[in-house]
Amino acid sequence: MGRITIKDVAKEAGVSTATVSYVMNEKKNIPESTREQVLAAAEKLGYVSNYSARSMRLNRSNLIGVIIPQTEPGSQMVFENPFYSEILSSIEYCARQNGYHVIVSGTNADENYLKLAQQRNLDGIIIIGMYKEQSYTDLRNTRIPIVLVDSYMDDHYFHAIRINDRHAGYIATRHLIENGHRKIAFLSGAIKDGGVMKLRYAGYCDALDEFGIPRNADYVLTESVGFDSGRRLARKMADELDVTAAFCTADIIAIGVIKELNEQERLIPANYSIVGVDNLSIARYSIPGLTTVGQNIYHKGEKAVEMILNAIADPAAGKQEFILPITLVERESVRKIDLPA
Amino acid sequence: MGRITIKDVAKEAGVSTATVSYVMNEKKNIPESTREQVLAAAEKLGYVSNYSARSMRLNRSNLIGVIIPQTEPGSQMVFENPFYSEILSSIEYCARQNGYHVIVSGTNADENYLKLAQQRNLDGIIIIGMYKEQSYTDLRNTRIPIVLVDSYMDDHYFHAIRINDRHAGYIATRHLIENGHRKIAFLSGAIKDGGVMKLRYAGYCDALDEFGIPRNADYVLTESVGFDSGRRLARKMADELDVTAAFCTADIIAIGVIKELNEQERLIPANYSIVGVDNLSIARYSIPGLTTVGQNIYHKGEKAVEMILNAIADPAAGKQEFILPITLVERESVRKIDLPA
DNA sequence: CTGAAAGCGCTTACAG
DNA sequence: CTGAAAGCGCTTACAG
Repeated sequence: MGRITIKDVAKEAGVSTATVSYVMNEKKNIPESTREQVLAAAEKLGYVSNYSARSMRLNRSNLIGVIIPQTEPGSQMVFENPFYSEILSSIEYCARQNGYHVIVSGTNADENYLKLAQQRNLDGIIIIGMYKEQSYTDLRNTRIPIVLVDSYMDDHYFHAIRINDRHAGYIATRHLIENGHRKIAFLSGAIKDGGVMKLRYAGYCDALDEFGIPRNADYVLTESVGFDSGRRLARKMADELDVTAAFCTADIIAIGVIKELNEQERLIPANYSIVGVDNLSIARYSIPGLTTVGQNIYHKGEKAVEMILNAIADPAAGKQEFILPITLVERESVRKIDLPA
Repeated sequence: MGRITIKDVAKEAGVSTATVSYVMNEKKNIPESTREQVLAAAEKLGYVSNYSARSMRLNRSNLIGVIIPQTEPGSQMVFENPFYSEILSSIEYCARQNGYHVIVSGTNADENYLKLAQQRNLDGIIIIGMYKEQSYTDLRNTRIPIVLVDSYMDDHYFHAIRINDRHAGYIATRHLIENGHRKIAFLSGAIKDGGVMKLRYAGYCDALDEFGIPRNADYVLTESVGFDSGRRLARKMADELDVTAAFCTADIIAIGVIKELNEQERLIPANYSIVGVDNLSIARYSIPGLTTVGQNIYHKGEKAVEMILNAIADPAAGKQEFILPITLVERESVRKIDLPA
């Protein structure tokens, strides 16, 4: 049988391939009668356009690349943090609604990805998370529009969408303080310059300062972002620290913390109050339900797609930046305690 | 600047484009000296091959489509069950290791997908879950190799990978029985002909029968597969049934059940023992840890890729089928109770 | 309004 | 061993 091409349709409709192409792309003023003939022929033959050919001709692939950090290189753990699958789901859906398809990749945004981007002639790239500096400069050189999600790469070339991470740290910590807590641990992934965690830490400090609570360096514990890190962090907190609450900078950490404390028969929120960030589904599944600083992940993905589409449509337009609103989602992991006299 | 093509490399190396192509594809006996010249030129210019052109010429895209069921049409809830993100992660990784890229789609496997498959000239498709009959016949007509994951579509054309679902139901239920339970609820997604749930139900019956425990139709409660379904199922079970244990046919249901029971202050495993199926990450996160029938999801994705690659390499070869081993993963959600006298 | 033709970047059968 | 050339399926400037 072989593929049905524009040529077959042209023959069937008794017109030239040019006319078929015009009809398919709704170009020019093709009279209704011709139009209908072509459409009927296409329908009859089951014609579907070949994107490879189209892509080659137009130098545009209708393909968006999405990069998700690979926790452990060479491992399958791409989606250990459910945040990634939630946002990917939303990106895929919104892209499809706009006639784009999505190529996901768990690669680091390294030389390899550069290759993929060029091989596939990607129209745009959405990068989730932070990578090494070098990756960005390489990618920038491709001139492909790029939207950064949750990154503080400070380069005018990249469009960016994120939350106000400092504020997230602030409202989480303030919530704990308002519930009477004074000794609050900060459990986090690594605090890196220009990283999200550093800002959440700044917000944590803001809240402490505002209420005149002295900072205590011992209360700041860092690891990577993950469930098992959360468990280790909790162990350390329980063993070494004299705190009544913990602000965890990611829900997945908080979930690990809750699990570990539970195994040590320390109750949440009776013994420790916990607040997370992200409002993942697991925050709702958790027992007790996890109080967390919520962002609308669906909206985040949607907005990322909108931005990349804008950038593709008008590459010369300026940098787009969007700060997603956040709100505290109260569940059951925080207890009100008596204020110390 | 524009794209660097094979032409540019040819000029730089002082050879024809044919020679460049031969070198790139490791064809023919190109003498080492020529080979090095070409490679040096390609390196110098930063040449990357254009897959659109390649694809058109070879009628092969190096693209694998992955279809994941969309829970609610038109919604973002593609990945509500973390099973999907876990297997996708593994598929993407293995495909990439073999020089393929992955286009994910949350579409139903419908006419729309047919279009995508043809537009993109997909080399193979991996379909996860069950869809309406019609979808399969359409897709089969494309002659694109297809691997079905967790489907009992009984058609010689499709390759298939799954677990022994009946056995899964059996070992989960037997585990409960061996721990002294006699009144065991069956909490599940819809039981459909040819569906996974029907077989898990058969396995549940097998275990009951083997131990001479009468079946009780009232103990069989069905809903869809999801967290909130799990909650509703648990409510119904607690209100209407006199059971000591529940076999949940998916971890995500079990997690909902545990959450709901906990809110009703019924303890797991003190009041109810629970077993799930899948061994998702959340089974480990859960409090108490969820005892479940585990499958190696990473391995499942890896095998699916291996099968699709075989099928692409040799489309004439026969149907491949693979049954993934399963094991009971014991955690803390099952209590041993005294056998009734 | 419509068609012939060039060209996007590749690969490969063929000729030398 | 190497190159000229055809052709994969499209789109579009150009001519009529």
